[in-house]
Amino acid sequence: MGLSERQQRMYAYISHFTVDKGRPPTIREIGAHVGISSTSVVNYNLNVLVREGLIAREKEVSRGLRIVNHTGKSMLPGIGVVQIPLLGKIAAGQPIPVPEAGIAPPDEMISLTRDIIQEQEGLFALHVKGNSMIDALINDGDVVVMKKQESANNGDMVAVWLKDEKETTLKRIYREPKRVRLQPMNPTMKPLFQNPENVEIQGKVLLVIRQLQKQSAVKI
Amino acid sequence: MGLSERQQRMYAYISHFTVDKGRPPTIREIGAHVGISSTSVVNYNLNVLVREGLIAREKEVSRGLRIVNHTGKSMLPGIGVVQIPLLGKIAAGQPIPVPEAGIAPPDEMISLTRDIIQEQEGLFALHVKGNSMIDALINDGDVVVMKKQESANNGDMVAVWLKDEKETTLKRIYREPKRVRLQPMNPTMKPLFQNPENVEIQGKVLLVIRQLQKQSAVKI
DNA sequence: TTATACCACGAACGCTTGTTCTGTGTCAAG
DNA sequence: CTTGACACAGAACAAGCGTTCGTGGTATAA
Repeated sequence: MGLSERQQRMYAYISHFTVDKGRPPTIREIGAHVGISSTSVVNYNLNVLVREGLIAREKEVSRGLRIVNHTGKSMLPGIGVVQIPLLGKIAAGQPIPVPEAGIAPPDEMISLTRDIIQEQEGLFALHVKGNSMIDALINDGDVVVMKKQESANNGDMVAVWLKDEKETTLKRIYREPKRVRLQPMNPTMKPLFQNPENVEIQGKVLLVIRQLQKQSAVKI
Repeated sequence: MGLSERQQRMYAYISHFTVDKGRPPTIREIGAHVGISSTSVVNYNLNVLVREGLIAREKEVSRGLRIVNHTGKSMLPGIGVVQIPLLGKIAAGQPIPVPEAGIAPPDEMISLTRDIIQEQEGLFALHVKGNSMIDALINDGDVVVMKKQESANNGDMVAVWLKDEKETTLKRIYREPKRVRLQPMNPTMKPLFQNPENVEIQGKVLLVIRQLQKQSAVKI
């Protein structure tokens, strides 16, 4: 079942208006733009758009419209974007910079969509420096997005500070009797066993991003 | 001039609400959340936020709020969001699904910000299936974003189909006299040399995304 | 013809929501 | 002490806004 030309214009207008103004339009605003004098007609066609799965409506709420895709997820660019502070670098030989709860103004923010990162609180991002985390399948230049926390679930990928070794490492963590097993991401590599007193969890790794577009050179 | 704790909570609430619901909150919704019974007090504090340059208001418009940055530009509706079709899986033993220029309706779209991906044309995304690309530092479950192309620059990370081996692999590619060098991402691994006739470039890898949030289990 | 969707118009109702006005209490400057 | 800026509460008004109801025109099928 297709859309009428009028319904298509309504949909386009809702999209543009929402992105442009930062809020959805009202029924009367839609009507004025597509040339409908009656609010009930707009209402009628909006319900058609809902039936087609293009928008969602909230009842009895002003501007209670939103653009959705067929899975019901909010789709409009900009709605599901999270800003994460890029705090600095992470390297094997030094503690990672953790976010000061307060007002440390980050040099840089990185925007990520909700498609990629679900959580929002306590997130920060770090550039990986050096090749020391190859065993975690993490390379020089990668960006890791972490959540600050001092504990973790078994199997979580965490950044730990090994006190004796004075070293940061990224591993999956498993609590075992009297010891902690630090399992490299690379399944071909052997786990590392540590005394629980020696490991200090810095945060949980939620996301690894690798961009491969910094080369120039010749066509082959 | 700083913000009061109440004003900070108002600002945070407006941000979260707008992102979450796709529309800004009303004055009364703000008041209810931060514990202000009077709409005039909310109005008063909103004007403070305007004076501080954190939000912009439109007069006599319902939900006429928006988060702005200090340049006055709307900040939440990030302009730079790219939608990329998630076409399927990539595995060692089979050719990768390439996007039909036409109408192949993608099951799923993935939204990425311009912070992460700069290009826009000819992009598609694939789920990595299996552990065969560990040597490219790519794991089971990762998502790779590729650009469809048949040629590549030296040093590009490409997906190649090895005809004789009937195998897909992700490597950095270098043209050398009479042969092609396929260099694993992992610097500890040896390169692979191939006859140019045997390699068929499927596309260039621009981005690798790894999400690590699919485990449950016990607190340690 | 009648029936039945489908699409449209106008009007009215009532809750929603931004705005404004009056009043109160606090605190530092004069 | 007085003054004025600041922060807040409560109430009332008017416009904004979603909803509903009655009506009518135009197709297509029975």
